Parts: sequence; structure tokens; C-alpha cells
Amino acid sequence: MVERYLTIGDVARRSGVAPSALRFYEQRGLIAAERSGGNQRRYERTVLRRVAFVRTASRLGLTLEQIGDALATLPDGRTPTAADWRRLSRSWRGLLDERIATLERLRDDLDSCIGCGCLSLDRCALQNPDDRAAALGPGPRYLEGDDPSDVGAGR
Amino acid sequence: MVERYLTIGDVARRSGVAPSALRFYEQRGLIAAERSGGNQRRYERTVLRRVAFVRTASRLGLTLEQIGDALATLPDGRTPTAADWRRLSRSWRGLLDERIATLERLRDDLDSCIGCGCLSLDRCALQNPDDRAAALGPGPRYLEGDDPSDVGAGR
DNA sequence: GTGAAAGATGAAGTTCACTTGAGGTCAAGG
DNA sequence: CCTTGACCTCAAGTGAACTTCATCTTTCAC
Repeated sequence: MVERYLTIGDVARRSGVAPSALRFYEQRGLIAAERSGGNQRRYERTVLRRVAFVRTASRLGLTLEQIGDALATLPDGRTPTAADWRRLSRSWRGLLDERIATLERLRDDLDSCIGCGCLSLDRCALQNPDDRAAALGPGPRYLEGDDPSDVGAGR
Repeated sequence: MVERYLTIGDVARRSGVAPSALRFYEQRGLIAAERSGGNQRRYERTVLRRVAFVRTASRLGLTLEQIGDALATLPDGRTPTAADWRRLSRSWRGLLDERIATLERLRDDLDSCIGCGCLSLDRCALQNPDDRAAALGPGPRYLEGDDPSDVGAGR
């Protein structure tokens, strides 16, 4: 039989996430732990899946806040099932597709611009900030930021 | 005839980059300006192309430092030609391809994980951090972070 | 039962790319 | 001339996601 509880060090080793990060996640309400008599954190093993979710969503570029919102939709009383996690993961799919599409658009634009070497502010597709809101990467700025009025105008 | 020099406001309007950002770029050595009698910035029009380069590279997820390094390879004495810009832009292509590939891999992994709902730390491809160094987005954390020994332990 | 390793806390620091604010100067139309 | 809006500098603030530090307490293998 395996230990019932994991220490923060155990979780860190098994998840590859630093203890300081785990405490930080707890502070942000993303994970939780019981406490030992001496006030040390004791994690249930399900926390590993939760941490996995957080890390993966984070890799996808979601903010911790967004991730927290997603986690909040998990059932309250019981341990989440595979189906629960599946539901959450499915929502990433659209995001990923979008991001890939944006990058591909950018690449195509780049191709045409390499042809001309222009980078003209007036004409170059690369410079056109219209889909800036649809963005690229992890930066929260990119993912949600800015209402369209801001974005278009270049601020 | 057009004005010989642009004020910071002109450049801001034409490039869609805030004056504060232009000053910041100058501080970082990315752009330069002459000064008027009264110490106000007077930009040559070529700065517009330079700013365009900075913004585009930034959208691609390069840090300002990397962008600065790229700009440093431009010819010193003369105004850069279209060919010069072309050379710089071409180097983005590989980066883009890489990023697209990473995201696609992630998407495929996600597909198989949606199937199982696992997110298992042991088996799930999504959790495999092996290509973390090849990363996704702008985050410098992602681009360099973590030596392999740390990363690997996670699984 | 004891000493080293591991854990706890709260505050402050880090990086990136900027923005904001305070307090003062410059330029141009009326 | 004068007012107003654009500019100047320098310092500090922002936010995301953590890490580091100082100081103290707990755990556990021997």
C-alpha cells in the first residue's frame, strides 16, 4: 500500500513543479492541502492530476486565473472523474486551433513580405494589426487584453 | 515635399506605437533620434521601418534583446536596404515553423488525451515536458527555463 | 533524543515590456 | 504675448508567474 498523503516535496518531485510554485498555486486557490499536526501540507494524490491540469493549461497559454475558473467548474463534493477532466481539456482544443491558425496566417504574410522586403506600414500584411486580439502566445496581454478599439488603433 | 523629420507624435500615429514605448525602445537601443534645439526627438523616416521590424518581431515572440541583436547586424553607415530587411525577416521563418509544429504536436496529444481523459503524469503525452525547451510562446521562462534534469523529474 | 533535511511564513525580488505620474519645457496658433 | 497641447526626464508602478530570503518549526532516521 502506498502512503495516503504526499508531502509538498513528494508532489514537487512527482509533478516537476517547485514547492514554491505549489504554495503559490495554493495561494491562488488552484490546489488545496490538508495540514499535518505540525502545520505541514499533506496532499491527496488527486492533487497530482490537478497540478498536471494546471501545468498543461499553462503551457497552452492560459492565465492562472482562467485555469482557476475552469477548475471551479469541477464537482464540489467528489473527486473528479476522467469524464470531468475530459470536459475541461476539450475546451482547449478551440484555443489551440485558433492559435495555430493565427501563426499560419502570420507565416504566410511573412512569406509574401520576404518577397518584397518591405515591412511597409501602409501595405504590409504583417503590419496589419487587425487580428492582434487573436494573438499568439502565452502572454495574457495577447489572449484577452485590450478591447478592439484599443487594438485596432494601435492604441 | 514632405517634412524631413518626424516628431515622436508623428511616429506614434504612423506606427501605432505609443510615445512612451518609443522612448522605451530608444532606451533599449532599438531606435534612435536626433534632437531639436529644444531637446525634442526628431526622427528620420527610416525609423518607421525599424519600428515596424521591432513590432513584428515582437509579435513573433522575440524579446527586445533578441530584436536588438538582430538590428545590430544591420549595416552601420548606410540606411538599410530592402535586402537587409529581407535577410532579417527570413530568420523568423524557422522560428515560426517551429512554433507551429510545437502547437500542432500539442494539439494532437490533446486529441489522444481527450480520448482517455487521463492527464496522467506517467503516461500522458501532454504531460511529457521533453520539448519544453522548444516552447511555445513569448515567455522567456519557456524559451530558456529549466535544465533538463529538473524538467525530466516531472514525469 | 537529536541533528540534518524538509517545511512553514511573509515580504521582497525577478523578468518583460511597457505605462503612469510628477514636475517642468517647447512650439505654434490666435 | 499667451495659452494650450505636445514633449521632456526620471522614478515608480503594472501584472503574470514565480523565486528568493530570512527566520523559525517539524519530521524522521539513526
